Amino acid sequence: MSEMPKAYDPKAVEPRVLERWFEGEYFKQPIVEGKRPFTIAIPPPNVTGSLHMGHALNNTIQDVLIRRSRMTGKPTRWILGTDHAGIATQNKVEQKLAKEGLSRYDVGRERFVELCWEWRAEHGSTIISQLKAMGCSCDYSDEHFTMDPDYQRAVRRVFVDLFNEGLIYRGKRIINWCPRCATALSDIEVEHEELDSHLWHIKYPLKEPVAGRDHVVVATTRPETMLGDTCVAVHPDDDRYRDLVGATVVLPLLGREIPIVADSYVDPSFGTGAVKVTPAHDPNDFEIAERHGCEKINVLTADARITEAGGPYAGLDRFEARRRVVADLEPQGLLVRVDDHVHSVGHCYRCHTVVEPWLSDQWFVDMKPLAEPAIAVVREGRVRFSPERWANVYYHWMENIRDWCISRQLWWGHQIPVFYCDACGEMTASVEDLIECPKCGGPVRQDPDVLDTWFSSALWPFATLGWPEDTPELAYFYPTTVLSTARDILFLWVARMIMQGLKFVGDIPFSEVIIHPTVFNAEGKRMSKSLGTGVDPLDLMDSYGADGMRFGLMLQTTGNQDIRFSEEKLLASRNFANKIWNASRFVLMNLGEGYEPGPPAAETVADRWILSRLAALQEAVDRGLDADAAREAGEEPFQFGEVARALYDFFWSEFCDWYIELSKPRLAAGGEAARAAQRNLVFVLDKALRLLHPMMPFITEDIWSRLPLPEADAAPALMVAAWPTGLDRFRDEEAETSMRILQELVTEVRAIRARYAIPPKARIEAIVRASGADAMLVESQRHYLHDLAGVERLTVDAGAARPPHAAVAVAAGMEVFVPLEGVVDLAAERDRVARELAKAEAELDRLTKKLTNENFLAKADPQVVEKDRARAAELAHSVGRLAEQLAALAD
RNA sequence: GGGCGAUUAGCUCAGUGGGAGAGCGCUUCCUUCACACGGAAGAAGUCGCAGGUUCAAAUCCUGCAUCGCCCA
Repeated sequence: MSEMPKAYDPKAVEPRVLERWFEGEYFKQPIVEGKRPFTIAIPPPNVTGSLHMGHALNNTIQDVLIRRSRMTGKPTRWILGTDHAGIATQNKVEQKLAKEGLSRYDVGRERFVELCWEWRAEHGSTIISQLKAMGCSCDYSDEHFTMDPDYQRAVRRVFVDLFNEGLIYRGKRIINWCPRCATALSDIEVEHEELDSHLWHIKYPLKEPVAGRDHVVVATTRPETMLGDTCVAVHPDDDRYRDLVGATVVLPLLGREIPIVADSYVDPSFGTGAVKVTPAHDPNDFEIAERHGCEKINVLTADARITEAGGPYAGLDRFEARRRVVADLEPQGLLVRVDDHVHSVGHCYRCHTVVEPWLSDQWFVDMKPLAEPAIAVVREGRVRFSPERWANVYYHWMENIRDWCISRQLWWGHQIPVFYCDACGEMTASVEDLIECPKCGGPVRQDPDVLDTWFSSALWPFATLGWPEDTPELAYFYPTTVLSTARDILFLWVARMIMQGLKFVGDIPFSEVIIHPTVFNAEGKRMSKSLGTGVDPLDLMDSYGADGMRFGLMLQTTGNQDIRFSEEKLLASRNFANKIWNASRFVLMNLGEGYEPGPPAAETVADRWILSRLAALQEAVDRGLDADAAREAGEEPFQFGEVARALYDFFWSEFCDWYIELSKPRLAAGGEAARAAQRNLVFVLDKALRLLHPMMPFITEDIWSRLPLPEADAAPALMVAAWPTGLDRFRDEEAETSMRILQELVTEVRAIRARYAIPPKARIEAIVRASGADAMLVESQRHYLHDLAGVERLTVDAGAARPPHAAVAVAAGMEVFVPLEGVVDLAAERDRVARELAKAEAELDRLTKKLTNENFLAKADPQVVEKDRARAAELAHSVGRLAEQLAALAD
């Protein structure tokens, strides 16, 4: 056993611990029939990704659960892999090409997809190695990828089945189009943002005057879309426009004649009550046009320029077109008014470009039939959310679900397995590639679009287990146990996994969903690499160690509140690691040469107390990490912050500050007393390290390997050692009460020492006025006051009187007197206190005079008055305390 | 417009019906043979505001204010 350095050095320990874990192959646990497994499928990070704070938090949470489960002896599996991330990866490869002055069209689809694979081979393992550095105990021997051949077959199988059931269809709809990514997006991939803009009021002339009017005024937030207007709509009950319904207006700038229609969608209170209708560029306008049989004119190209339909504006960028349209309306007197207006603008969630509602042919999934059973399993409690309130958010979305646009105009991804026959017009979905039409034998071509990445991630919990094959893994590990994720992908991913799991495996994909807090920066803003507001977990691990980062995150993880990330908690955690290191170092250094491992022995009050506290800790950790234990106790499961605090407080404030301190004299005494102390120290340390292991795996593993344990407690590694159980036999309320009293007594005596500046090395006398059980306790445990408070002579007496020149304190209902004569130089101390008192009184007097002076109060800067008042209050307090001290000294 | 969350010590946050807490920061003392990434002691809060329920409210209810997020 090597010497332990004086300070914990994560950089020295972490690599050798990792090596030991990999050598032992502890990450993969075998299937044990008859035992209920514990499984987590990791939210697959993007292959393009590198570790950010969200990953750091989420994977710490998962590893904590996985490590604890593994130690309880359950077959435990953390399924690992990455997501092909269509848009993100394609963007990366396109950026790389752009540096060579090339676009994806220059290299062609086939070569481009090859380049994507090459990119993945080169960069795809970055995040995996970062997970290793964090200590995540995933099954690294079985890594998955959403574009693996098996996975591709699973995706195709799902598509084909849904297609054949009629749940996937193709249609011309208004979708969200990202002009930069050049692809459709689903509704929930659009982020809405309130922007300051304008409401333009535009005069549309009537072709023929009606009831003495020659125009209507429409209000719009998007004047450029008027190029695609095909009608004007008003509310049927709106008296202002009743006469105009059916009339014809002449569209300014283009001269197109379009009708005025009545539609109850129109809100008469918004703008002028008359709206221009652009069916190809607004989903609501699309529906109005459908109802009234109006034309749908597309005026935007895929890269958001005006089409030929826009006449003189053709070719202009959409924002330039807006300026030009407005500029051209004004001189014609058609721009009536421009109001300031805040409105919600959709942005691409990947690149933040303003998206366009755009009419195009896309593939959709009919969601209602899939959503219904997925709602039911949450209602029935088969899938549970933590915190529970997220279930309501889930219901709300699921009950108002809309069809899912799944086609993307990208090259990297799962190409839609639909084959078109130009000869007979047949459209066939097929798991295997088709060369000829199954109907007429003619040549076929595959749909060029790829599927939304989330379509494939929705299959993650079962596709990674071998579905659609009937693998033993699928049978054993599905449903998985826990899914931990951020709230922003509740709809994008979690809901869809539940739907697809139920549909294709016939069972829920997981029973517990943890929605963890979002990590914001210190200012409460979203962390973002592009804005430079992010913190790199690798830097944090470098400064605080992996354990320091993990534990610091756990300390901040509560159910209610997002994390406003501050490094202070990590600093505290690094210090905690050092404390663990040094306490362990102390224990090991004090075992001596001939130490023989053995069971603990609850001999003293302190022994009984620390063992009882240890038992309480184990229960608290179990309630915090085990959902069943929490629910049994009527608590919300997964209280990571509380577990971390319980561990911290136990180890630092109880084990180190009291138990270790109290063990020092016993160790020094040698013999039987020392041996009992040694065994108890080793026992408590062993169990504490086990309980700490899930959150701080590296340091605990390293220290634990140095502990001389009895045969029965041994294991090849802490990672696979037994989780503490059965400690409740140590529960001892009486010992806890006794210890509380003794601690209070010690603390009060120490306070007196500090108050009267009694030198640390000076031994003092103390008289405790106590009777009955209290007196017996203090009498029998008098050495605690000796060892921890420097009390040389202790008198316990029910009738004790306060001696002269004594400090007084009350602790646990008992009076404690500490004679000061001979300990401090009473005369000198009296002089010192008297001088301080006089000084304080004089200053207070001066301030009081000032503060009762009307002139001062009326004319001085209020801040100065306030400052003086505060100072006066402070001084009054000091005067009181000093007077008390002087009285005690003068008795 | 609807919903959710937050508001507690200088800062960051725990605490959910009966004694206001932690970490950091601050003050004083201590380099004692585990640890100065340490030890001991201490100062510091009318628990956002206003009502209500209760013997008792930071905690439950209602309203309001401010901030944040989600949905439309």
